[in-house]
Amino acid sequence: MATIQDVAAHAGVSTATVSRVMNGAKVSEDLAVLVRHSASELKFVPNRTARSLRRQNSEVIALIIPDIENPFFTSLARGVEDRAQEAGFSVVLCNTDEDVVKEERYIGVAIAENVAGVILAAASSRSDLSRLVAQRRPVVAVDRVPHGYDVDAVTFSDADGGAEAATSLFDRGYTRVGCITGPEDVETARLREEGWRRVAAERGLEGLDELVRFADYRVNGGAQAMKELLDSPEPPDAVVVTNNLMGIGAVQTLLAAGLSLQQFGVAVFGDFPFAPLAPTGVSVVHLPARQLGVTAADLLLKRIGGETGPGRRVVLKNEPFHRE
Amino acid sequence: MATIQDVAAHAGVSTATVSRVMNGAKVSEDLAVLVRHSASELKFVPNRTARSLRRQNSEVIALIIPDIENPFFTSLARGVEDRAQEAGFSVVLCNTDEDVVKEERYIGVAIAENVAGVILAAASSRSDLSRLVAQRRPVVAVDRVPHGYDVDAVTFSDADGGAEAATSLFDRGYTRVGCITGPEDVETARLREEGWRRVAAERGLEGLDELVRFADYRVNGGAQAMKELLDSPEPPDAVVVTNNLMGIGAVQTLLAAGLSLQQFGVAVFGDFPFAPLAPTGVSVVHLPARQLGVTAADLLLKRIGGETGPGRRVVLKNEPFHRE
DNA sequence: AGACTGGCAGCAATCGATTACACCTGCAAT
DNA sequence: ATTGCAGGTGTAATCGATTGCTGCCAGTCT
Repeated sequence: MATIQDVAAHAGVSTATVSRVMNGAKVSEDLAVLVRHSASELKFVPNRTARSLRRQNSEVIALIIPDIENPFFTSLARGVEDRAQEAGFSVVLCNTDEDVVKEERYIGVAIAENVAGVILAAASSRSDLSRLVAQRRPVVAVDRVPHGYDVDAVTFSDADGGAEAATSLFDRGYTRVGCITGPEDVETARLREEGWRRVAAERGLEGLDELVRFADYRVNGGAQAMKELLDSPEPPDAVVVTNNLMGIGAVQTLLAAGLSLQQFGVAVFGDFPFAPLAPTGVSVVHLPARQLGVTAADLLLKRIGGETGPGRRVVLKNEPFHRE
Repeated sequence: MATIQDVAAHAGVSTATVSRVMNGAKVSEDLAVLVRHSASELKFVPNRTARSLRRQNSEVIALIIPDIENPFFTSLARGVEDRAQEAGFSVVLCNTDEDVVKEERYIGVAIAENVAGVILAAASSRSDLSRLVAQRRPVVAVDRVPHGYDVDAVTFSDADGGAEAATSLFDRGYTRVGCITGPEDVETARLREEGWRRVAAERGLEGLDELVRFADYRVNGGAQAMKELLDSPEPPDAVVVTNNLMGIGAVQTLLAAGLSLQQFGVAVFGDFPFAPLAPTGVSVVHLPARQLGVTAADLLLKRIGGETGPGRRVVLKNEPFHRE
């Protein structure tokens, strides 16, 4: 592999000059031409490791997400990637599997690799950002925001979404609306449930705790929770499900139990993946995941560009609608 | 950020000793204890950039895939990641968007970043691996293998799969079986179509070219191709679709046209994502994507470990079945 | 003519960890 | 007592690119 030394020797100049040519600093045009010629002659590719060591940064953004198999997060990733790409950054995707330990490890890797910044969809509201913050490394929290840190964040209006989802079900005539939500220590799960709870209470529903199930944001968890609700003494006649995968599980259970989506109402957060094949008759709180990624990348790039100041929080509105 | 110098000073030893402790070389136990204590005291994390520069390698594997929003590739990624994780490697995911230019760029990044190895699902059979090969950097091709390079490869038995898919449709009683396949320069697309073509010819079908459509391996492409086939002078009564996303598009078009999956037979490569909601009555050639990833990672890790020799080719069998 | 300025190029330090080599100590063999 | 050896530690070179500082030269000003 050709190094900057080789190029310098080949062109008969110093390494400093080569470096300046490669980085657009002031160099007389004739030398620049000479250097560029030598560089392409030798197929010179600057070694990023060396550059990163010297400059104490890199052109890589780490994107840490809890579940790479959830289309919500892959859309998010696309958004981040597209924006980062435009700005000349590469994106490293890390999958934590909703596991705080893996997350911790990936944060360590990000630091040790000197990434330019981190976009994190936290595995838990107690995720530990202290090392990143202590390093003053740009961080943007997305979707879920760990407590106690002053970092930029982009989220949805989760509580409102939960309320709207519940409202849409009541308005469609269901009277006993339950809720299947995610792990108790995940912020989106808590907030969305809170929204549902508020509306359910307003509508005079009692014994709300009997109507809630906490699951794991995955298909099987949703299916299981739905089973439990159906088998409970006073089962609901409709349910708010706080993420897409659990929604699939819940619908699966319902259909398997011989219920139609008219008999039993379902409102779900996040689009069903591959909508063309999705069942009809489900209320969907549309979450613009890609937009979330784009926004987060914008924020992060600004910070990387040197912007300072306290953490900003952007809340994206989610739009509920009823799919026919 | 604490460096090895800080730790050395704090422990009253040389940096060499600290390095040796961190890397398990020979150091007396008492000094080792001292060093470990200082290291944790100062929260020392070895800088991977510096290590990588010095050692001329890193603990990162690059996984380059054409479409991060295709569940097939995210499963693959999971397989790679799980295995890499076990071996202490991190996985960097790069999305080429089926674009040879983006792919080229990511290969450049991989080289410049000194990754330990690359797993590549090529955007095209003409993808350029020469830089990787010239560097003697470990490479494993998955799913799709660019022509003309002697590298390890893991693929499916695509032609056989195509034949089996076609056979299953004929055996179910359909007589005019068409094919919707991917871009002409993608190997899997060509081979699967070839398998279909062989069987279709055996069954006495003529004018096969009228029954084939080349699309882009995406949902809309599949839908469009299906429309074209339905509108053709002599439309087929069944179709082999060579990837999962196009399968969704095709089914969508069929249902929209008022056809049932009994009237019009469909066989598809790769599982419908989120099977619980998938339509029934489709023949599926099951592709063990995760297994593909695990196998590729194994091969790559062996190469990284120093194994030499000519490229090996592993062909995973795919199992067709009919979903009821 | 002499002083000064600005533009450009090169030298060498630097980033942080690894490691070849030198060196030291203590102990055993001669 | 001297030599040899082994195990452990330190010194300093090294990886490749970036960049602060210095120096040179030509052109301008007085």
